[in-house]
Parts: sequence; structure tokens; C-alpha cells
Amino acid sequence: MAGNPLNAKVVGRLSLYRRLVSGLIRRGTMAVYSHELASHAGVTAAQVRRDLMSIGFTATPSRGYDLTELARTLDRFLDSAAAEATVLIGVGNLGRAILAYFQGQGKLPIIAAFDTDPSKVGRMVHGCPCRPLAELSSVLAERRPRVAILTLPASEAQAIADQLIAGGVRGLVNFAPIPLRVPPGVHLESLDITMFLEKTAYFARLAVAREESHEHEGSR
Amino acid sequence: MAGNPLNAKVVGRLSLYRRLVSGLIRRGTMAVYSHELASHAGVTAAQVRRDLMSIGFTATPSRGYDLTELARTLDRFLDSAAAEATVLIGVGNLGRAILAYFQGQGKLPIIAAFDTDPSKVGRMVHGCPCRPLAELSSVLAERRPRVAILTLPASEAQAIADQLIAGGVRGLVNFAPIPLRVPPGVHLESLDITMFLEKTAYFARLAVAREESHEHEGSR
DNA sequence: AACTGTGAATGCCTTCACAGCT
DNA sequence: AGCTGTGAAGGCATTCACAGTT
Repeated sequence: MAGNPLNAKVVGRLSLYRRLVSGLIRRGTMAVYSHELASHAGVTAAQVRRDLMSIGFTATPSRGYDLTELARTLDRFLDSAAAEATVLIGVGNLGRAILAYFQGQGKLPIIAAFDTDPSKVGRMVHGCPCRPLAELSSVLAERRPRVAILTLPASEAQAIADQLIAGGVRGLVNFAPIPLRVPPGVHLESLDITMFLEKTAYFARLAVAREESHEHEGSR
Repeated sequence: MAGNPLNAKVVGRLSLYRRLVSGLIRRGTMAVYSHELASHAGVTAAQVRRDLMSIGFTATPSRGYDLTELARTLDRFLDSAAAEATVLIGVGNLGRAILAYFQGQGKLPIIAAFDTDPSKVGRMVHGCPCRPLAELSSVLAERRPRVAILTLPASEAQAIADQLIAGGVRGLVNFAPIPLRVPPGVHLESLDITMFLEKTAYFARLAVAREESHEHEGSR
């Protein structure tokens, strides 16, 4: 059932393929060749073939990959049998946006959100109950969530992460702009939005500079 | 001024180092050794040395990297002389969260947000004017923003991206869950939150399975 | 004695390229 | 004729390890 442990980049692309495949199915497509799926995903055909090879999914040279079968296989790899309980810590603007985005998504239900702010606690936020942070450990003990989303201030992120991991959480998606330290066996995905923006600004500036120097040609 | 073109991963870490450095300066630290900065950043000391080497910043073996000097050098690399005008497309929950996060951050001012929803248009959202999408091209022409943040539905993302690029934008941060196609010379940073969550859930599940099988030892 | 800067080694990921299949 | 599955090659990023410096 587990198969051989897949590499993180492959899993990311599988998640993307799944979404593309379900879109194609909805449009009535029955099968695709690697280069077709590749062009939708923005990767090479060889990459698609390798990725699908790594989960043991095969095509026929004549028809390509059967989409119904592929969708089922991807579901089996990416989803648990039961839905994976998830918690979210930090009901600020970003936390609320993510709650709104994932409410009613089926798999990965966010079972509770936590915050220290008394004005938020007790309410429903986009369909999710907001509870005081003090109740975190009892929720961890009772509901055994395995995934947590951190949308809280950087100053509190490490302490909360430690508490979550101690309580059994094994996957963290961190939006706080600080590098977290997690023990081996715990998966951490860090999404530092400021960093992505600064990176983008750097390359945008470079591109503009390059274009401008090409315009009046004379340099170099 | 441009130097040799840096690799994207290096630029990402430089952005992180900058934040760490400014925190250290605030606490009164004057200099750090590569292994100290590395431990804050969660990378190896060799990595820090290589990254700083790539921007030509050097230390003295006795004191390490001078933080004041380093902060200045990083600023010079990561910031433009003038602030880089940025626009945001799609004032949904996520768009609003990002507007809130970046308002008043100095560099990278979001000069306008765009949406088609008439109930949003005309208002200020977290200090940023929300304008109708129809005005996008005139704003592109007048203000020449170079960076854009896409927080809109997947179905519209590619068309808007094309319009932005035609209007001079050279860096995109895309939150829409779809792979965008951009021409060479345009930098694209894609942040597919669903993908990150699914990846994390996969590895969390794997970790739990591994722990459970270790508990009653006999399997293999 | 301990650090930096860096050539060389390693390791990982992606792509090539082709035999095999239909 | 055109596709897949995959060994081998290639390219890129990280780490090693050490000469040089203070």
C-alpha cells in the first residue's frame, strides 16, 4: 500500500497531474499521451513518464494513459483511506483566506482553527470553529490530526510547531516567515511569501535592465 | 550594478539572510560566522559561504561577516534604487490577505488591486485602491509596474498573465492553481497551496504509517 | 586555533535516446 | 509510425575538504 518512498518533487507533480487529469475527464477525454499531459503541466514528456513510472502506472503505446485508471491510481497514492484531519494555527488574514479556500474540499478537512485573540475564539470562521490556543493539546489528543497549517506570527511559530509535533502532527505547512526546525520523520513545507516576492522582484528588475540595455544596443 | 546573473535559489536564500541579518542587528550583534548564520537559516555553513561568495561579500577569518556591511550589500542586491511598483489581480480572500500583509512594507508597494466584482471596485482594501479589471491596461501603461501578484481563479490566470506581460510586467507570483506559460525573460514564481498541502499530507501519512509499523516491530 | 574562500567530489534530478511494443 | 519504459548521460546544487589567512 505504501510502495517505495517517493521523492517530494515527484509527489508535488503527482498532485498537479491529478488536478489536470480530473479536468480532462470532466471535458470527456478518455486517454492522453505523455507529451499531452506534459504540455498541460508545463513539464517534459520524459518527466511525466518517469513520474508515472515511479508509481507503477503504465500506458499502452497505442492509446496512451487511460485517464479514469490514472485518476484512481493518483487518488490511491495521494489520499488516505480516511480523510486526514488538519488543524490551522493563527486566524489572521492569511489563515482566514486558507480556511475559506479549503472549506468543503472533502479530503484534508480543517477540523479546527486556533488563535489567542478572544474576539476570534468561539466563532465559526468560514465554516470552521475557532478555538483558544489553550485547547490545542486536548484537540491533538482527541482528534489526532496529522497535518497542521501555520499562519501565525514568526515569533510563535517554533514553539507551536514543537507542541504540534509532540502531539502527533507529522506534516507542517508553514507560512510564518522563519525557518522552522523539525525532527526527522516530520515533513515541513515552507512557504515564505515575502521571499517569493523578493525573488520575483529581483528577476523582474534584471529582465527590465536587460531589455533596456538591448534597446540602445551599444553596451558590452 | 547587475553583476553576474544569480541563480534563483541563491536569491531566495539571500532574501532570507537579509531578514535574519536585520534581526541580529536589532539585537545588537555586530558580526557572525558562517556557521552561526547557517544555523539561523537552517542551511549548512558551506552554503552560506558560497551564497555570500556569489555576491562578492567577504568576511575576515577572525571576526566573520560584518553585519552592517552585509545588510547594506544585501539591500543593494535585492532592492531596486526606486521602489518596484507591484499590482495584485483578484481581490478574494487570499488577495486581501496579501494586501494586508504587504501594505506599508516600503519596497514593493502594491499600487493597485484589480477585480471584476463591482461590489469591490472603488473601495480601498487594506489601504490599496481596488480598481476594475478594465482599467488594468491603462494602469500598466501609466505606472509601469514590473511585478504582479495573481490571486484569481485558475480559469482567468493565463489570459491576465498574458495581458500583464504585454503591458511590461516581468515578474509574476502566481497563486492560481494552474501552470502558467510565460515567455523567456519573464520570471514566474508559482505557489500552488493545494499542492503543498497534498504533498505534506502524503508525507505525514507516510510518517504515521512508519511509526505504527515500528511500534509493533514484527513487520518488514 | 579557527575561520574563510574555493576547487573538486558528490548526489540528485532531469533529459536523452533508444529498444520494445502495438 | 509513433508511442512507452528505462538505462545511461548530463547538468545543476550542495557539500566536502583543505590551503590560505588572521
